[in-house]
Amino acid sequence: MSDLKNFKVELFKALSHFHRICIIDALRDGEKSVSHICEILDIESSYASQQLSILKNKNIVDGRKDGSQVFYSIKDETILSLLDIAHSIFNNHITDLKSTIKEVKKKSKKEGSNHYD
Amino acid sequence: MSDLKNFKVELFKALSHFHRICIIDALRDGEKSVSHICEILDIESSYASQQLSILKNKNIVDGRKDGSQVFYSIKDETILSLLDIAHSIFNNHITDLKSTIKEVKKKSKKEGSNHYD
DNA sequence: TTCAAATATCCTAATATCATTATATCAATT
DNA sequence: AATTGATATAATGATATTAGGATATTTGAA
Repeated sequence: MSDLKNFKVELFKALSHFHRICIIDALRDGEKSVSHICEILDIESSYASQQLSILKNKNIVDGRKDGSQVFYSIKDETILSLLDIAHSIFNNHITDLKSTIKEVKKKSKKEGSNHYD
Repeated sequence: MSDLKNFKVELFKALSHFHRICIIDALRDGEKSVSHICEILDIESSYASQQLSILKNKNIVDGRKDGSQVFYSIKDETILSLLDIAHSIFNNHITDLKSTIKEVKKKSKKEGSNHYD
């Protein structure tokens, strides 16, 4: 069914935002209050609330109210492995790039001197 | 550094689109031509080209030209595990939902009949 | 060389998202 | 009950994305 695909769309959409990724990373080592998150990311609280509510609607984080503060935490830790795999894909690209550069250098050496020398 | 985070943003953005996910899934069992992809997904070729070029720019797929046709394939299979993990997160949500329903039913039984009976 | 098929690019209106500002709610304190 | 601090919501203009149509390019066949 396409319910699953639409779920994936919404999930990846939630993750395709700089500050939302920052928030998730900030919550890796446990729950944090909104104001603490604001402090770490250097953003306004209204803006943080907005992004947190998006993450909450997608079931990525959970909010625990304590007095006037709200402490957010990762709801399903599996989300973190998405970020980790994205990291390893990034590394793959870097090594691909490096080996491409090596190839080019090798080739230019073989072909002798050129206008870059 | 935030290069990594921006990479993640772009990667997830590429994945947060229904037809792009369909394309990736369609390529799981090997390369396919643009027209074949169009046939499977029931979309216009210009639209398919557009989405394929987005996936190509993000290094998710690769295009091999053969005559007048272009065969696309998954470039880094690690991408597939992102979709697979998203699938398992979906399953987690489903089971969470089911157990919540169970809880509610249990509770309402305990509390006796109500206006829903 | 002309034609048709396959793919890509360009352009555009509709829609969605982003990030800021203003305002509202809620809880603790005086 | 008035004030303050913490968080949430609403409203907004700026910007980005979407999906479709029109057009261009490339290739193989006639």
